[in-house]
Amino acid sequence: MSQVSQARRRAAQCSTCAMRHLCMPEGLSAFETEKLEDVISATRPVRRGEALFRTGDTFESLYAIRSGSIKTVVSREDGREQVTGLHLGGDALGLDGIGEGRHMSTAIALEDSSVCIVPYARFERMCRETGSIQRRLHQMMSREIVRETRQLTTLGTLRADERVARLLLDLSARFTRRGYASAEFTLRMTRDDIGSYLGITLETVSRTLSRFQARGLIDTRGKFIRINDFDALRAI
Amino acid sequence: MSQVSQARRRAAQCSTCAMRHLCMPEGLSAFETEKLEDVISATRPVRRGEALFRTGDTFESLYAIRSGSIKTVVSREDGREQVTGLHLGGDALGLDGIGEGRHMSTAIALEDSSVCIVPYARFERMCRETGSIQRRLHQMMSREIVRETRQLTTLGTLRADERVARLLLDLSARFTRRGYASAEFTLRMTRDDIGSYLGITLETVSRTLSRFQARGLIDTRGKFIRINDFDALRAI
DNA sequence: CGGCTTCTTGATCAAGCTCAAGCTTAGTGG
DNA sequence: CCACTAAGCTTGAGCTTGATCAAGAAGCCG
Repeated sequence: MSQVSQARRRAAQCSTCAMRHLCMPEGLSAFETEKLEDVISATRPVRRGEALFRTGDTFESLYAIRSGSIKTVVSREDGREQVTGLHLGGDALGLDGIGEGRHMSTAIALEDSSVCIVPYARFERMCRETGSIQRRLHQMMSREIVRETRQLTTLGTLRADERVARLLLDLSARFTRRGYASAEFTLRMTRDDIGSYLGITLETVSRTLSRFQARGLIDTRGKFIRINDFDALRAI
Repeated sequence: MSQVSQARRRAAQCSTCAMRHLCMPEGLSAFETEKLEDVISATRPVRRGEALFRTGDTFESLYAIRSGSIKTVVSREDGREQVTGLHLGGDALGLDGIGEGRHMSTAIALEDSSVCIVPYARFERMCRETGSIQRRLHQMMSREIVRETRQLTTLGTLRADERVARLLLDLSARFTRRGYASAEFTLRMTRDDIGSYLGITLETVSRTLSRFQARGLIDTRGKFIRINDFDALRAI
C-alpha cells in the first residue's frame, strides 16, 4: 500500500477532528476533500499528562483533537503557570506557533488523547490552491481570537462565582455542540487547573462549586458535574 | 486619473500602516507590492471617541492604523465594559470579524486617527495568489493570538502593580519598535480605560502610578509618562 | 493496602474595591 | 482668549472578596 493511500486511510478515521469539520460544510468538491485528506498525514496518541508540544519547540504542524482533551499552559520565568486554553475533540491546536515559527505555549493532555497531525507547510500551500479551505483556516484563527477575547472579559470583569458559572455553561455548550449530553459531563481538569484557567485559586473553585451545589444549581461529585438549573447559573 | 491609480497613490501615503509592514520584509517582488497597494483601497479618518466599527457590524474590511491609536472594547449585556486591546500605528484591526462575518468587538479611537481600509474579500483572494502575503496574514493572526494569550496571563496571575508595570514596559517596547523614544510617551487612554484593560479599578491604577513615582521608578504627569528605572519595573 | 494526589472546609488576613471628596485638566462657548 | 463646566485624576477611609495557611477527608493507582 502506498504511503499516500495509507495517510488517506488514517485521515478517514479522523471522523471528529477539526480538519474534517474544517472541510465538511458548504461545498468542497470530492477532489478538494481528497486533497485535504492527503495533507492530514498521520495521527498521534498523547498520554494523560504528556506534552503534545512545548513552548519553544519548532513549529511544524497544526493539530486537531480526534479524541480526548488538552490544556494549553504558559509558564513564566518565576515558575508561575497559567492555563490559557481548554481544548476538546474537534478543536485545533498550535495556531500560536505560526507567527514566530516556534510554539508559544505548552499543550498537555488532560486524559489519554489522540490528535491529527497537519503539516503546516503543505497545509498552507493547499490553502492557496483551494479557497474554501483557506477560508476555513482564517475562520478558525479568527474564532480563536474571539475565544481568547471572551476569556479576557472573564478574567477582567467577573467575580469568582461568575467565572465558575461561565465555565460550566461554556463546557455544557461545547459538549452539546459535539453531541454529548448538555447537562452532565466530567471535568478532566483538576481544581488547580480550573482555578488557573479562571484566574482564581483552587480553594475558591472548590468552595464555589460547593456553594452551587448547596443552592441546588448543580450536582458535583469529584470531577463529575450535573447542571440542574441553567437559568440560575446564567443569572449569577 | 483612474480609480486604480488614485487608490495606489493613497496607499503609497500609507507609510506606517500594517499592510505596508505586512509586505515590506523578506522579498516581495515589485509586482507583488503593486498588487498589495491596489487592494488597500482607501484611508479613513477616525475622530477621537468615534467608532471605526461596532460589535455586530457586518465585517467587510480589515484596517491598519496609519496614525493614532485605537482601543477595542467588548460590552456585556449588563453594561459592564472591558477594554480588550490597545492598538498603535501599524497594528491591524478587525481580525475578530473574519470568523462570523460580523465584528465581535467595538473599536474606538483614543485620539484623532487614520486607518487604511483593506477590503477583505479582495485581500483574501490576493493571499491565494501570493504566498508571501498569505504568510504575512497568517503571522499577523497568530501573533494576535499570542498577544491575547499574554494578556490572559497578565489578568490571570499578576498583582495590580505587576500589571501596571507590564503595561508600561509593553508600551515602551512597542513605541521603541516604532522608532519613538522608549522611556517617554503619552498614554492616550484614561485611567479608567487602563484599569479596564488590566482588570483593576481606575483608583488602583492611579495609586499604583503614584507609588511608582514616589519610588522614583517613573515620572508621571497626567497622561505623560517617563520611565526612569526599567530594571526595577521588570523586577516588580 | 498504603502512599500519593486531589479535594474540601475552616480561620485569618490583605489586596484591591467602593464610596466620597477635593483637585486638575481639557474642551466649549461667549 | 478667558471663564466655565465637565471630564478625568488623586487620595483617603472603610469594607469585601478572595488569597493564604492549615488540616483532614476522599479518591486513585501501583
